Amino acid sequence: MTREKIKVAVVAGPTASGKTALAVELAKRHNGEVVSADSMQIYDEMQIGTARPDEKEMQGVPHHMMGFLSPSESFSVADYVEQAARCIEDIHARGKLPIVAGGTGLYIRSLLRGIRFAQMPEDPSLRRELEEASERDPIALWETLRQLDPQAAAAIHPNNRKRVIRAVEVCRLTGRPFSVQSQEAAEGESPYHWAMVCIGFHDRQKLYDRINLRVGLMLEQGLEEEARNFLQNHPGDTAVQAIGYKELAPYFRGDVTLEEAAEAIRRETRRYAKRQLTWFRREEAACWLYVDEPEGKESLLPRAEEYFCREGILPIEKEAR
RNA sequence: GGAGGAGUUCCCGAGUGGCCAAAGGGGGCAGACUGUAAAUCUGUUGCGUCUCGCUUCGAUGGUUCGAAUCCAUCCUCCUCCA
Repeated sequence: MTREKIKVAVVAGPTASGKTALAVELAKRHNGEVVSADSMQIYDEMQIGTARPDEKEMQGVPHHMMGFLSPSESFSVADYVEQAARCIEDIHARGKLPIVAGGTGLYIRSLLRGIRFAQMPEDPSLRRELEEASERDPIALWETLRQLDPQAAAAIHPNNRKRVIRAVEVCRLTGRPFSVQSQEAAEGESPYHWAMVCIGFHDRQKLYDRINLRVGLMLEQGLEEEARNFLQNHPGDTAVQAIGYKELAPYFRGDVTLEEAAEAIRRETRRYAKRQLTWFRREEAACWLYVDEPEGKESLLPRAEEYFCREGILPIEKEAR
């Protein structure tokens, strides 16, 4: 029963911080495979806009949880945790090191903490009904939640319609309070022995500069065409909320210039990075590696290795250096 | 050259004598986050020794107990007539 936990190295950080490169380097040197933790890179038709690494960037290192799903398919954290866990087990079984790398905080946390998402029956008609109710009177729906689950209502702002809907939905579907189930789901112990490295910047502007640069690169690589096709094929799908695509839509409609759309992409990406930073700052167990420290970018890999060794994720044999 | 109109806090933009450090939006910053999360939502945004004081609404001067709001001059921009 006290089987040894699977060791997992985690590389987190905001978008455009260099997670992919670091994860690949780690994988190459320590016999690892990468398990992506990115909610948008899972979709196959979105390569440029999600900065999904190509063959060259992957340098022969196997990557999982990437580009395997059609944007019209439904997907959620629950699916992610389930599938990513399988990947990790499989990698481990083959004697290799699983390296979780990505920027979707919710996915990483859920996976690492071993949150057990209960099987939830789908009920689209209930969902639609709740959405309509919320549309009509958001506060009233929140009051409904307060009746069903006061604790959940206290934790969810009435204006946060998405979450109110979800909480009410769960209460209705299961007949039990949402908050209780959430608690239960998180009670388990982590199934992994993991350590997280998080890429950061002392000077936020440095990150922003990289983001601005990267958006320009994406446009050069053909983001416009990719987005045009994508938006055409998947007008109503979830993935259209991805940054880089939704900002291009008004340009295709002729409402804004390309430059205006590009600026919107840059801005939204910066904002997203900021939210990621907020998320990861809360991750107390993380070891922050600052790219813009005197030691510089070059030392990212050795510093990460040192940390993972210290945490027992990597063997300590790397004395010779 | 002549006739009108406009200049407001990072930006746009309301405000036309006191209730105005100034609506609203944008942007910035900070935060939350357990089933669409690159989403969604919240707070904050002149300065300070911060339940009070100081500086701000193109500039200067004036009227008034009191001005972003009224008057004068100047500067800048826009529209129209020549």
